[in-house]
This record gives sequence, structure tokens and C-alpha cells, in this order.
Amino acid sequence: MPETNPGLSIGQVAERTGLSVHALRFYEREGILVAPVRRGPGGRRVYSDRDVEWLHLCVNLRASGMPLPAIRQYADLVRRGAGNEEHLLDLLRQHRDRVTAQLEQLTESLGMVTHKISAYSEQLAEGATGPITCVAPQRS
Amino acid sequence: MPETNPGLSIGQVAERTGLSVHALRFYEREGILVAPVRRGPGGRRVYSDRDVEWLHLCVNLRASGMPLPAIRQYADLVRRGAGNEEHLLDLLRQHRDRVTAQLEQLTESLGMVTHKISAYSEQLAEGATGPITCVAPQRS
DNA sequence: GCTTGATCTAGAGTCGGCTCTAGCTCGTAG
DNA sequence: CTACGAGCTAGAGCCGACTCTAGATCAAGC
Repeated sequence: MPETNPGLSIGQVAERTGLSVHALRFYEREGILVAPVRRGPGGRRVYSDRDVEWLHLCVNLRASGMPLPAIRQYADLVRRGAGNEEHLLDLLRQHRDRVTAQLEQLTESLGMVTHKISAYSEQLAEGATGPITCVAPQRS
Repeated sequence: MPETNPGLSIGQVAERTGLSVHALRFYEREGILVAPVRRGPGGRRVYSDRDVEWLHLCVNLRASGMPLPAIRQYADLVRRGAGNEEHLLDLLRQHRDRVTAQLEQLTESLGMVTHKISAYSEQLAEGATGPITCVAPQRS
């Protein structure tokens, strides 16, 4: 059991999520959070574990290329509660498809780069008997 | 070599590479091209097959997340010709590693999204006997 | 001869996603 | 007491990568 937190400061959440404190405030302003963060004495933000979980999710979505407006949309749907499951699923499926496409694209690029690397290495190994040749090779 | 092109206009290259004509001019200004493009009558750009190949490569690199400055660096090295193979290889290897990391990250995200999708679907299928659960909901 | 459409240049504008600043309030340590 | 560090808000600034505008040129078609 990981300690049940009594609430984290913005700095602690920044550490834990890898977001900057600036980004955390920014996300909140942008409606990325499902609900505005609770405030402690002096108006300081106090993040719950759930907030932090949600932020982890956001970081994940961002890292896989979901734009902030889409995340906000997602958050909106969650905020509104039940009755939007279909819509939520749509969003997720769309994202999944985009991620899949990205994976394909990346895999292709990786193949190309790897190919280039081995071509260059070979060329270098055998004594570079000419100017750079294979600069812009095969197909798109 | 099949069809040796007599040179393509910027519009044709845009079509073929998926870049806009604006982006093509922008790339040239930015030193992304190995050499400035040849000009035809009236000062119009005339792209060779090599230019187009190179642009395809650039598109590929961009699509896999290489920033323009890095591509410029690459182009610089190619421009300078022989003697920079090691450096070129470094660049490529670095990029390969970043792409590999990206692939891992994306794969992880994909897993998460897929998981979420199936969780939601199930929940929906069995009649949604409660509010949205596995998300990261409301206030603390 | 005139219009249309593609091109040219230089430079301004846009957009996403933060990042930073200024000026303030706290709470604790020395 | 005061100095510090962490936090607060509103708003400005920045960076990357384009994208668009204005005003000009030119070839081809009506």
C-alpha cells in the first residue's frame, strides 16, 4: 500500500508528474483538470491522489500526441459524469487509432534510419573510397 | 534509372512531398536543403530528383520527431562532404535512439488506451450500473 | 489586350504549449 | 525581526514550425 496522502503541494506534484509547477497551473486554467484543485490555507493548491492519477493520465496522453483541447474535451465528459460513455469511447478510439498510425510511421522511420546507419558504417569501415554517396536514398 | 526528370516546379514538389510551397521555401531559407535550389527562367525554382529525394528524407526525419536545427546540422555535414562521416553517424544514431525511445513510450500509451477502451466497453455493455469509475473523477 | 494562375521576395502573423516575470502572501529557521 | 523559500495571480514572452500577406513578375489562354 502506498501511503494514503493527505494531499500534495504543487511542488510535490510537479516532481511526481514531471510537469513544471507552471504547467500544472496552466493545465488547471485550461480546464484540463476534472475539477479545480482543492485549496489549503493561504489559497495554496492541495492535490489529492486522484488529481495526481489524472495528471499522470494526461501526461501519458500528451506523450502520445493528444493535443490539449482533446484532453480538455475528455475532462469535460468525465466532469459531466454518466451519459457520455459513448462519446468518451469515441475519443479514446480515435486516439488509439492515431497512436497506431504513429507507431507505423515511427517504425518505418526507424527502419530507414537503421538502414542508413548500417550503410554509412560499412562505407566507413571499408575505407571511405569516395565522397558521401548514400545521402538521400530509397523511397519515401 | 527510369524517367530522369528535367526538373520540377515548387508546386509539383509540394504535391510529391506533402509539404506546402510555403514550407518548401521556408526550408530553403533555413538551410535545410543541401544546396539552394537551381533557378529557371524568371527566377523560379527548379527541383532536381535529388532535391526531391532529400526532401523526402527530411519529411521522414521530421515525422519521426527530428527538429529542424538537427536536420540543418545533418545537411551542413552532407554539404561539407567527406570527412564528417563519424559525425553524421553520431547524428543518425542519436536519432535512432530517440525514435526507439518514442516507440517504447507510444507502445506503453497504446497499451493504456487499449486497456481503458476495453474497460469502458465492458462497463457499457453490462448496463452501466454506476457512475464512471475507472477514470480519475471529481473533487477531493 | 486582359485575366488567370503559378511563381517570386520580404516580412508579418498564427498556433500550441508552455515558461517566465512582477509583485504579493505565507510559514518557518536563524 | 528578517530572510528565505514556496506558493499565489495576471499577464507577458518565447520557441518551433509553419502559414499567410502584399505587391511584383511572367507565360498562356480567351
